[in-house]
Amino acid sequence: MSENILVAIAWPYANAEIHVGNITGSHLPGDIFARYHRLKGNRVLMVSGTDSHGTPVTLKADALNKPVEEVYKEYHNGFLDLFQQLGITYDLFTTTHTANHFRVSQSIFLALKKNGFLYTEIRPQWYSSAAGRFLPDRYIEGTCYICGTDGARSDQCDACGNVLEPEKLLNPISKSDGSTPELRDTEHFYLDLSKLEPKVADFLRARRAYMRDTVLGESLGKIESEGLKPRPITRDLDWGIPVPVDGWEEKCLYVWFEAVIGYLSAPVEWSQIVDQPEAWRDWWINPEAKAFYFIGKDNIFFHTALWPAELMGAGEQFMQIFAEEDHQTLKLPFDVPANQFMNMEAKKISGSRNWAVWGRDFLSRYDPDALRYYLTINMPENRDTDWSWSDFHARNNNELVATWGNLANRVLSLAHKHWEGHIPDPGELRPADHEIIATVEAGFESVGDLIASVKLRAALSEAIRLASEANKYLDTQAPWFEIKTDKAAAAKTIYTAMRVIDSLKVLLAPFIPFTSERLHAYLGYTEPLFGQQVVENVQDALGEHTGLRYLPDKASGHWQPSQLQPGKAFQKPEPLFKKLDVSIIDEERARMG
RNA sequence: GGCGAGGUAGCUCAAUGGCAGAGCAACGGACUCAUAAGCCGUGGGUUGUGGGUUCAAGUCCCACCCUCGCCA
Repeated sequence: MSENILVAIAWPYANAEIHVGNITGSHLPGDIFARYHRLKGNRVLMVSGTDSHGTPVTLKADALNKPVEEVYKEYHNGFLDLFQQLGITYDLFTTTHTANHFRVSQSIFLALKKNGFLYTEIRPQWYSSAAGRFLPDRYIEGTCYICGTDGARSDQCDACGNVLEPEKLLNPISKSDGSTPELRDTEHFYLDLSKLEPKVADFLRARRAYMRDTVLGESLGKIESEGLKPRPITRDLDWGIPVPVDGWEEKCLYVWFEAVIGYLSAPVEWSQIVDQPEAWRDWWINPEAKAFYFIGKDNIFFHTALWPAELMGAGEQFMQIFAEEDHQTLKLPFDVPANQFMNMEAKKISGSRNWAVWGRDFLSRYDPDALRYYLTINMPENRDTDWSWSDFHARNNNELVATWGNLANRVLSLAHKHWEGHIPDPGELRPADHEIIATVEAGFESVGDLIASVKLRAALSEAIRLASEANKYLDTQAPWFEIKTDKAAAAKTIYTAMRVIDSLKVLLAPFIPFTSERLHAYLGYTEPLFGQQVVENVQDALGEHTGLRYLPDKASGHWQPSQLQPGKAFQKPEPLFKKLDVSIIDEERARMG
C-alpha cells in the first residue's frame, strides 16, 4: 500500500552559505529518507525553501549596500546550486518571499485570530533613530544590569549567563552602526501559547513511543517543567509579510512565526506548478499521510511546540479562510527526527571565523557521494559528532573505496574480461551462492527498516557490512582460481557476485545516488534509478523567483532485489570512487580558520 | 542562572537491569580478480567522578565534573 509522506526540511536563512553541519543536520537525512520512500513506491513530497525575511537580511543588505531582495536571491540561488550538485532532491525548494506564502501565512494568522489565540500588547522596544527602525534584542549591546559586564546582548549576558529583560540594559548601543538606541512603545500581536499548551503536550505524548529522547526532552520535558508562555508574532519591519489587519500594514509577521508556515505553503505552490492545484491536500489534509521534519537541535522547540501550536490553533478556520471549506484540519507532524550538531576538527563550526567546510567549496574539489557518505556515517543523530579531515580521508579510502567501490570494480572487471562483456549464465546455483544472495537480499528489510525509523548511520553501516559479506564470499569462492580449473563454477560465482552487487547498488542508492546510478549504467540498464533536478522561474504578484524541482518521470529504481538476467550485455567498469592522497588532510586543515 | 541531551577501547560508535561489543588504527598470516584493494587471525576497557538500590548496574536513584543546545 502506497503511503503519502511529507519530507519537510529546515528552511535555511538567507544570510550565510550552507556548510557541512547544515547538510548533515537536515538536508541530507531528509534526502536519504525521501529517496528511500520513492524507491519503495511511496508518494513523497519533499519541500523546503529560503527563509528570506527578517532583520538579519536587511542588516546584511545595508552592510553590502544592496537592495534586500538582491541579497536574499544571491543566497537563494547559491542554495539551489548546492542542492543540485549534491543531489538533494527537493520536489520544491522555494522561498518565503512569494505571493503564495504570503497568502497562506496570513490565512494561518487570521485563523488563529478568529479562534481567539491572539491578543495585542504594548511594550517598549529599542529603536534606532539613526537607522530609522526598531532593532531586534540581539543587535543591542551594552552593560549587563546584573553583573555589570560590558558587551552583553540586550536579551542575554554571556558573562553571567543570565537571560536579561532587554529594556533594562545599561548603556545600550546598536551593534550594526554603533549608534545609541532609545526605548519606544510599540504594539504587537501575541500568540497565546499558554492556552494551547495542553493540546501541544498531548500531541507530544501521543508520539512518545518513537520520537528521539533528545527531541522529547527539549519539547515535552520543558513544557511539563516550565510551561508555554505567550510569544509575540509581529515585528516593526518593512521586509516581510504584512500583518493582515487594518491599520497594521506597516508591521510584519515575525520570521519564526511565518517561516515554518512554508512547510504548508511550499506544497501549495508545488501543486500549482505541476498543475494539480488540489494535490497538496494528499499530504496536508489526508488523515493517512505522515509528515517528517528534518531539522537541527537548535530548532526543536519551534517544530515540536510552536508549529504544532499554530496548526492546532488555526484548526478548521484555516481551510474556511483559505478555501472556504468546512471541517478540514491540517496534519500535525508525525515525527521530528532532529539531529545534534557537527563540530569541525573538535571545535564548534563558526561561519564568521571560517571554521567550517562550505558545501559548494567542498564540491569544487571532491565528489558529492564522498561527502554524502562521510556525513551519513558520521551523522549526529544521538549526540554531537566531529568532522575531521583525517577521519574523512580514512573512511573514504577504507570503507567507500576499499570495501564497496573495489568490490564492484573487481567483480565487473573479472566478469568483463572472461565473459566478453556479458553476464555469465550460472546454471544451477550452489548452496553458498544462495546463501550470500539471501544475506544481501535480507538487507531490503533490515536497511529499509532502519531508514524508515530514521536511523540512517546504522542503515548505512548495515549496507556496507553486506558489501563486506560479499567480499568474504568472493575470497572463499576465489573465482580467479575457478576460472583456471572449472569455468562453469566461476560463472556461478561471478553471476552471484554481480547479482549481489546489483542489489547492493539499490540498498546504497539513497545514500550515494550518483555512484549507484553509474554502477546501474555499467550493469547495462538504460533507464536511470532516479529522476532529474531542474531550476525553474516562477512569476507571481511579488515578481519572479527561482525554484528547484525534482522530476520523477524517468525514475525506474525499485527497493527490491536484483533480477539480473544472464547473457545481458554490460559495460567495462571505471572505479566508482577516488582514492584520496594523505596530503589532503594537511591541505584542507590549512585552508580553514 | 534555569531546563534539556550527551560523556563507553588510541579514534568513531553499539549494547529491553543479565558474560562490555563492532569498525578503523596497531600487530601477525595466507592469497592475487581488484584503485596494494580484499580475506583470516591477535592484542587492546577503573563505561566522566563519588555514593546508593539490586542476586546482578554502562543501564535505575542521589550528588558533583565536563561538552553542547534552548531560554520560546
